[in-house]
Amino acid sequence: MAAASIDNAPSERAQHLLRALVERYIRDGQPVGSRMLSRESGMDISPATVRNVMADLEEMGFVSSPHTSAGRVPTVKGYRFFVDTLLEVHPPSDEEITQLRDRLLADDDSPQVLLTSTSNLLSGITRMTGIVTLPRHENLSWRQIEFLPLSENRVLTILVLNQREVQNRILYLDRSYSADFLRQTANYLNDQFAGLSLTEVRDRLLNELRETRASLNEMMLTAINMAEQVFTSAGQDGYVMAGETNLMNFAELSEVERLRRLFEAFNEKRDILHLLDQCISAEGVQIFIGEESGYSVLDDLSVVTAPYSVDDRIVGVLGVIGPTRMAYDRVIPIVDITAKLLGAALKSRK
Amino acid sequence: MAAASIDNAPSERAQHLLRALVERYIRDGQPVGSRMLSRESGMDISPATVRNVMADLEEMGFVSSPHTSAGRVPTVKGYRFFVDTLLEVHPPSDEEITQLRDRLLADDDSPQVLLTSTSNLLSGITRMTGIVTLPRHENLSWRQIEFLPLSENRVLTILVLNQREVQNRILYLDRSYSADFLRQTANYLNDQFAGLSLTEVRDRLLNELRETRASLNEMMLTAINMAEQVFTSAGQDGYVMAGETNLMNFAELSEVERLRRLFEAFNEKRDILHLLDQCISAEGVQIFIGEESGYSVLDDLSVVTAPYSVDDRIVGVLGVIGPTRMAYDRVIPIVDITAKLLGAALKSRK
DNA sequence: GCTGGCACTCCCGGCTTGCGAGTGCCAATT
DNA sequence: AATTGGCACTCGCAAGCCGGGAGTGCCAGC
Repeated sequence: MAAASIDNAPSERAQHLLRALVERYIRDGQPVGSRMLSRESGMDISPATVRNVMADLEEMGFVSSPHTSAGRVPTVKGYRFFVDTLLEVHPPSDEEITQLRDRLLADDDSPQVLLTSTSNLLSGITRMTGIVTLPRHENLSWRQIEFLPLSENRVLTILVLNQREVQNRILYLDRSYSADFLRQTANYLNDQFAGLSLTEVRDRLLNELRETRASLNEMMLTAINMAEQVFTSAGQDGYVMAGETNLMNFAELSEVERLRRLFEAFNEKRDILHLLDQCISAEGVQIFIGEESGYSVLDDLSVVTAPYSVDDRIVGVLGVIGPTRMAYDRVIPIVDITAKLLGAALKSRK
Repeated sequence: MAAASIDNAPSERAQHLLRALVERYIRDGQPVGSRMLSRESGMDISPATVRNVMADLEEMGFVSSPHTSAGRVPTVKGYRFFVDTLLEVHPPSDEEITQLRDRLLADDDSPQVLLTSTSNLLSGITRMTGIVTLPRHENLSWRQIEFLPLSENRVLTILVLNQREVQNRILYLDRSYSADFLRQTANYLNDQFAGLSLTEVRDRLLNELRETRASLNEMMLTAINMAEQVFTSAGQDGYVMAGETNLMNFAELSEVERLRRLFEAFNEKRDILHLLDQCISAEGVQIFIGEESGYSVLDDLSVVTAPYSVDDRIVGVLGVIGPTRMAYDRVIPIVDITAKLLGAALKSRK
């Protein structure tokens, strides 16, 4: 056997060829043959030699041929090696950057709209699918609560958190309370809790409940309840997606059945969220190539993600989903920059 | 020419055969031949005779053959005739009705959630795509406004309408106001406007602005602004859809390109909304078959809609989108009942 | 007016064929 | 020992061909 196949790392030359192969394959999606590589690699090398090298690379698991006499195609391992060590990223064009800046730092948007814009931008620039998880707010603090009596035994409760988060919900009580009583309760709660973090509020409320079995039980319980909802719901109802239909243009997704399963996964959200959750701890851009994600609907698809932070605190993840043969050199920096800009944008309107 | 082809209405017998043909075609999607019809129509009639009748029906434009020696397939005109005069609807099963009842009249849901549930139910029961427009609220009345000072010159405004509609938004003011001043302003506005309809509020505010150029201009303007947003936004951000992926199971949508255009239209919302708007004036169930809709993305698809009302006032439209060859006899009553139940559910939690 | 018979048309699946692309191996060259 | 050209071979793919089946339109007879 040749030396190259004994080492587990491919030779210099093999790496160069692998890189040329992956780039070529990303460009036009066709298996790459030896002649093409010999011509385009830039190295003065004959097709036959290329074939020998390819045999080595195949043995090492970096490439494979769809059938006996087709060219070679990168395997997941091949892509992984490419992305990890061969890739040189290609910074976004000026227009792309200004486009991102202009849209994300325009300050008249609510956070919700901002996430949608971000998702749209990601999908628009990459022509793939953009995804942005809703930011989780960890240390929300109680600002103000308000009870508005509705007809009968129903009370509209409005809870304002931090600076701008507003939650509202209707309570169905077992009896009706006077407007005065409601106002007093609200005042009491606000006096007690304004400025405290929700975890503190929760603890105090529970304590208080245990000691003084006051008549405001029901409303206090609701307050706890709503607070908890804020904690969890923001993390749960998931993400904003855009440009799903872009994926329909790619040949690797031409079978309707695959598409259907994929779109169902998008609607389901659970699997995708779980995948994104894994990225929230990562430092920078993270990439799942093909089956690496562990979810079969994402076979032949890659996910490029980056966490985004507000005040050095990671609060969410965004990214792009596209075919495995995507232009990683373009996509990676775009995802990276977008994450930073989104963080900045969120901070500026916190 | 035979008599049947001179009248523009098909003969009794032709109608019976047409009905059998459409039902059969809806069942299994294959062009229906004369032998099959002769056997299954229940009329004692030979295939040859059926062929003669089919020739008449084809001449009249109710059926057509995909090619010389295939069976016949209903045309849009054929479906239309079937739906208008031949169809006998098939009331939903008891389980379906109870399912709808249980899910829609369970009273712990917010209106938003209710619409989503409805959409899910429609898609789940019909195995097609469910769609529900957001209800428009015409005569919302002012209940209460609240200004919460944030950092710097920003104020969080919360506007409560009717009984449960809560809008919130952040204002960027040119200078900072004291908490007291904000409270006074809110009180003033609430005293003036509580219980009034938004149109009245708007008129009064504009009047007042013209006469007394008070310092609360900015905030009053905002109040108007928000009120207007409620008017329009609710009608604009469209609809809730569910089960889009169900459409991917139908043979008539096996081409990815068609699917892509369809899903883009779903995301775009504009065309679909425009179509639904036409149904809001109709009394009961309305059906668009294939090209009747006028939107080419909906070719080969039918839309079955019904308006839903609260207090005898139509506030929205819901429906089902599926292949032209759908089981109209089942779908129509389901859409009908769902619209009524949704109306009732909305009323009960108004 | 209905019916059986019959020739005809067309789709569809399976099979074959030829071509092109690309490989693997080998022997010759450097 | 690495590189190279040559060559036989493999495979996928598109085109062409064929036969069967389903269904039609027409016609003549009842």
